[in-house]
Amino acid sequence: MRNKFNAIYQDLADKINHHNYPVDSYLPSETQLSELYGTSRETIRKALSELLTNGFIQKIRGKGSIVLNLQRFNFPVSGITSFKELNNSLHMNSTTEVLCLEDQHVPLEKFDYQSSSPLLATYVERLRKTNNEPIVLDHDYILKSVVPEISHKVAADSLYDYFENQLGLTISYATKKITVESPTKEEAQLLELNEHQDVVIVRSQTYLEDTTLFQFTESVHRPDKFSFVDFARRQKIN
Amino acid sequence: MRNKFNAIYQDLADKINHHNYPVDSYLPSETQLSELYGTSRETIRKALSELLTNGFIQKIRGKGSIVLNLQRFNFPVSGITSFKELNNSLHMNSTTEVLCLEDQHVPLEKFDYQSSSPLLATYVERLRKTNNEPIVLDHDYILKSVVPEISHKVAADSLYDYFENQLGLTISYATKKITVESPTKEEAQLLELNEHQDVVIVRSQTYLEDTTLFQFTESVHRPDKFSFVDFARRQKIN
DNA sequence: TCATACATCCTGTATATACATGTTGTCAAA
DNA sequence: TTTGACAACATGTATATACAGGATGTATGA
Repeated sequence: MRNKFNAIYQDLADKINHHNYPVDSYLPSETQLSELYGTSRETIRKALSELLTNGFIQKIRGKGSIVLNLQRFNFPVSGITSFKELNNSLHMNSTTEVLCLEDQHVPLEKFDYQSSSPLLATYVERLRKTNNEPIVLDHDYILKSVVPEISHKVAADSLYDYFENQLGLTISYATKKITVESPTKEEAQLLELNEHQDVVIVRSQTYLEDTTLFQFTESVHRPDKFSFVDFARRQKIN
Repeated sequence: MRNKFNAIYQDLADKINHHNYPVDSYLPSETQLSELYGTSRETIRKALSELLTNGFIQKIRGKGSIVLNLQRFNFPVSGITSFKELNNSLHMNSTTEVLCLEDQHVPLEKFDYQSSSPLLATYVERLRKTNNEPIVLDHDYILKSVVPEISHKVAADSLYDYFENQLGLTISYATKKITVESPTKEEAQLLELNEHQDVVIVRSQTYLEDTTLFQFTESVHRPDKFSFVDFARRQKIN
């Protein structure tokens, strides 16, 4: 928000989402936009470049930037987004139940992670429901070396809000891996699954701005409630 | 490849993959790189910006660009990449078996796609195996309005190679949706699954450079062979 | 009538410059 | 020994300019 081109990106993205710029229509040209926002064409181009990579528009040389019809209304495993943010932004009726909050070592083998020494972490187990149906069971391991203490209140509310707005940590990127596996008995029971029904597991490692690893997460999804929407651009392999 | 910054991106990406620039080390500074490649700093910055969004590096203000340890060795549902390209790049022992090749209308309801008129397409059904194990069953619908004819030879080899190198089409972007569902009897049999075992279904729509929709694909994955690896950067929701 | 040529839009690429701001090490003063 | 000021160097942001090249409509000429 502090940058010009970021502000312009947000403004354009909002206007596209609110259909001020309708699907299949062209945005104003880069020079027109630069006059509209009172800035240079390069700044506009940085904003448009963001819109391009995020699937809002397609640029066509010699013609202009056309608004795409992206239906991104599902659970975005793609980005790094907290459950609370999603809940607010989609106006869903969701709850979070904290099942466990204690110190544990990170089960490194589950995450295919190599480490010479054991990693001490705060373990948080949370069950997420929308409309009283269990959707996701989250196992979070937050490294004590970065965040020494987590209260029950914070775990019940939003970890990300606590990290970013209270502690001033800047979450930067994450690697994720999605697989389909058999649930444990506890998981099957909590998610109210039939026997022999598989679950979708999303395991992720989250890093800060300075490349410090600080969180491991294992999200266990009900298979019938799991949906993952992605936007991808063509990239050749050599 | 034709662009300077793209060539520089490729060169740096290759050097990172071959550990010429080791993980956790810093790349040369932007000014050093601009001298190395005999270009301006802005051009270098475009290349580095690509590396950043693709998870090769993390830029740290005041310090430099650090090489990340990305393990991207799994099936990238993330990008748009053909099975043959993957097979070649990972040196896997894979085969493709064409089960069906005929004209059909696209089953629009499966793809949640609205259209006033039915879409005529070439339907290709292919079974992909690696090491003689069935991995994926692909149902492709290629619109006749864009590609009138597809030979059996092309279907057995590589559709993407045919589209891009023979027909001169430029594939640009795609939307994908991943869900877990029950297989049809035919799918269960072809993928050699036990009964009551779910499959992972990736449904995608692929578009050309000029935003023309030209392909629907439904990939049915064996759940135990399915793995999806992703890299994501933090982006706040408003 | 039809095709060619041109002007005029558009985006794509490349370079140069300036200043802002974060990181680090040095060196002198307290 | 510690602190603080500062220089050197890193990336981040913003602007300006130039030319290349695709898309499109118009005017000219055969």
